[in-house]
Amino acid sequence: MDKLKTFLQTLAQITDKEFEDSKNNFQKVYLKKGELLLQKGKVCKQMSFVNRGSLRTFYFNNKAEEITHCFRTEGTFISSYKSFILQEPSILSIIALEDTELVVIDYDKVQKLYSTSLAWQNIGRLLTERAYIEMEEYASVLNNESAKEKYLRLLNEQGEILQKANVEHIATYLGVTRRTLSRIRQEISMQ
Amino acid sequence: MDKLKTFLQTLAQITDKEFEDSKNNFQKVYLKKGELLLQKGKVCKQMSFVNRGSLRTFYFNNKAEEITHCFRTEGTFISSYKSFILQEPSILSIIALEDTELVVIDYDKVQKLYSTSLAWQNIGRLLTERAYIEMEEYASVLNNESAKEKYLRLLNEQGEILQKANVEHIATYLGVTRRTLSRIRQEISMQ
DNA sequence: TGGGGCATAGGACAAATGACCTCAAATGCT
DNA sequence: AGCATTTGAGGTCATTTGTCCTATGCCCCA
Repeated sequence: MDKLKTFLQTLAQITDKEFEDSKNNFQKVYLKKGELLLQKGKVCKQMSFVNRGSLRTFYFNNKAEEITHCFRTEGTFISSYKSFILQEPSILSIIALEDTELVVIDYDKVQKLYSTSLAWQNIGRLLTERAYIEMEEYASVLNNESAKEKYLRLLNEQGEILQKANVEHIATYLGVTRRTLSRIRQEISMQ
Repeated sequence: MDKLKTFLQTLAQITDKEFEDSKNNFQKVYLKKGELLLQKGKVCKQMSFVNRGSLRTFYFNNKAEEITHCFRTEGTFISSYKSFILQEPSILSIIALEDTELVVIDYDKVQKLYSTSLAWQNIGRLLTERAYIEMEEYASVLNNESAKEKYLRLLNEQGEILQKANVEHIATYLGVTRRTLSRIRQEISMQ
């Protein structure tokens, strides 16, 4: 739980005591590579902090193609955010890219913390704000950058993902085809 | 203020009294067509509810091209969210597409409401959650849909904007060039 | 009312990307 | 180890989109 505590204390003013008092709301979950944390169609009832490992969220677009929505690594929160927020069936599935250790809290317990603690309400808002900013940046990248620029950005910002995810995952995350990604990689290797 | 009250009460549990008590934190602002609500480089110190009219946010990408980031119409909140959240200089500028009437609250007053009222803290989180979901959908559209599909979606979801914004605004919002937008419109008119 | 300035439509060609495919290498499974 | 299956690289051609440019219409104002 230490990583989580450090993460939260960097994010907001939460005392050791406040954290210890709410600690029993969290539980550890272990996933093997390829295991699903959430299956599409189910309501996302959990918010998870990645202690170790990495995950990928994906969905199927209206052409029934599997699209990678995001990658998550150590020290970040993951959930099917929209489903979690609205408590409606999830479009996204979440899968472990490797053996992964999570610290998980249930929706009901989050709501309980929100309603009883200003500190946790604050954390909830700050986490949402962060998620928003990240998504805004992602949209801006999708809107402005060429396939090559997007690839180089991913390499730079989440380079370790390139070792863990396959070409299909990366291509759909960047919004290009495998063929285009292959061309980009060739171009880069020739420089 | 009535529209704002209705909007907030649809969003969260806030009593008439709670609203009345915090009403003096809001002020009305009027913009003429073409006037800036926020200029890039300045910290966004306000969150605004659009009572009447419409606005456009834009930024300059790394090729110094002006890119439309979003359109806002009556009954929604607008701000340079990232700048507002982090209280750092804004990348975005906000401009009125037509004569516009806003109900505005300052950052400091928002923070005061957050720290003293669970109801407002709740509203803050819910608004952020909504903004997140909208941004996630925008990213998904940018990643998955063809130029034509994106145009038809805009037409369907914010059709009134097509009358108020010019071709350049719409094209950069959709992430295509004017030429492509022109082709799309031709295609549609021929069907 | 006539001309400057601006916005939009669209022609022509170039560049980027997608669709479809094959082959070789890597991986997993028994 | 040996076989089946998956994965990634890249060839080829089609399609989409971008770049650059011109023509036309519209608006505003002197």
